[in-house]
Amino acid sequence: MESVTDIALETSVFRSVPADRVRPLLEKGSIRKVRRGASIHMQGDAANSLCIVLDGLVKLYRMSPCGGEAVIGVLGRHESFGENAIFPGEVYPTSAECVSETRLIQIDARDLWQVVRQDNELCRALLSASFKAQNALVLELERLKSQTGAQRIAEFLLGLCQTEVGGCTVVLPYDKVLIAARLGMKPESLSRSFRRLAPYGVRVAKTRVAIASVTRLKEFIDEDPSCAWGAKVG
Amino acid sequence: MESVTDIALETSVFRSVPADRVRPLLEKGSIRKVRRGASIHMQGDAANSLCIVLDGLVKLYRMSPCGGEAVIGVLGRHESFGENAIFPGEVYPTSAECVSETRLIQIDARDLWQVVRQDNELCRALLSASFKAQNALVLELERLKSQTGAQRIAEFLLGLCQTEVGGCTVVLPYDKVLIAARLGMKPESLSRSFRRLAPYGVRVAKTRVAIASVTRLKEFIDEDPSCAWGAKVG
DNA sequence: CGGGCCCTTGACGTTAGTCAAAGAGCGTGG
DNA sequence: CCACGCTCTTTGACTAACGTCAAGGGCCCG
Repeated sequence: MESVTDIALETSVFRSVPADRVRPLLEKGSIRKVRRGASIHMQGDAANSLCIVLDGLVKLYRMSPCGGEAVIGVLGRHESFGENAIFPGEVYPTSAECVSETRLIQIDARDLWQVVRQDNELCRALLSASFKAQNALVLELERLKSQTGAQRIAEFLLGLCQTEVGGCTVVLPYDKVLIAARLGMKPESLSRSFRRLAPYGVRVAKTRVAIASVTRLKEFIDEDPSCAWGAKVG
Repeated sequence: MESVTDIALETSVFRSVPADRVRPLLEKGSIRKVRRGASIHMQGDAANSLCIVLDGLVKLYRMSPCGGEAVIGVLGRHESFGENAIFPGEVYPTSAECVSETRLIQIDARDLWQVVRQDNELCRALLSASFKAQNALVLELERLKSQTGAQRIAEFLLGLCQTEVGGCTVVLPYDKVLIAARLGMKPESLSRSFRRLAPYGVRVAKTRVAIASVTRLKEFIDEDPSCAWGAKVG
């Protein structure tokens, strides 16, 4: 059985740091169980702890003034959020809510701050993790700007595949309403976009998705949307 | 006359660090003039220097395999990019190109790495700057997901305003092709979306934009797009 | 003066959101 | 065990937003 600290040590924030230096921090952290649908913190709240997901799923999102919610990310085991809490006086940039029964470890910002001020290696690890998160956001932005909904779904599916070639079957990690929001669309559009992937060998049955050929799906992603219908004709 | 190092010290990466510790780094950096349209580096290149913009404008963008370009940001004086170069073996996440005659200071990654390893305060400053950049990306993502083109333009215009209330006139900082790309749309759509702002007191004449009332524009931004036409009717 | 780019406009097609309806699956309480 | 209400999901019809293609005017620069 994997211990709580073992899970937390695998987080991208801590992975590169010698375990002995991180363990005391983790042992001071508090473990929290949160039920599905419950809120962890709201955007704009004073940031007082860094959270690591031990089990379950956490949705990060922002509310627009008119009520729409924009999902920024969905995190699972080994992933962390609220890193900016280490700096005194910061606020959380997003709201966080549990999507399924979740176990977290919360590390008090002041504890972390004390250690980071002294431990250059830990500070660099945080920096490196931050760059990685930034790159992920840049990717997301690129996709949102230059791909159609169907192409973003295809990317999402490929991200779930283990294989590089051939076919595979994946299980959707959360419900379609959330997948739609994550990919920046409405559930109705998601449903229709899934249908468009059918000619490219994608079959959806409830929560299972069968992909006939990973390479074919990759080709679909790289198609210029404006050429797409031309390809179908040819 | 402001010196080169004075400008560079104002960058968000360095602002919070005592100048004496940063100055040696800056003095080792090389100053480079780049003409309009020239490329600084490409996405995927080995990252070997952090760049600070002294004058001019730099466009950060990514190319999709099918040839479309997604603009990630446009940087001006006091702004920096390529921060992830400090870690050995990294590659640039975006391409960078000059949008106007530009002066840069390039800091060699190895120099920076040497200093960062020893100087915890500088490392924390980088971390803080990285969080800020991340927040900007999150904002961008939120807007792209939940606002219409016209609303994003309105946000962009408000960002150029100095005033909080009343009216003002702003000058567009770069051409409309680039503004369109930055906001995730085509020039034609930008042109039409500008027109939609007319009822809200926005008049465009070449590169000048007159805003009758900043507060009115803010109200427009907060409107639910789906209620927008209802508001016009009522 | 000619060529190229920027910008706008019109006509048209595609993509995605809205509204409404209905079926499937699931847990609760009777 | 079944009925009920709930949420998730899909579908259809319609509308709005945006991209595409084409054309034309203005401007700068050689």
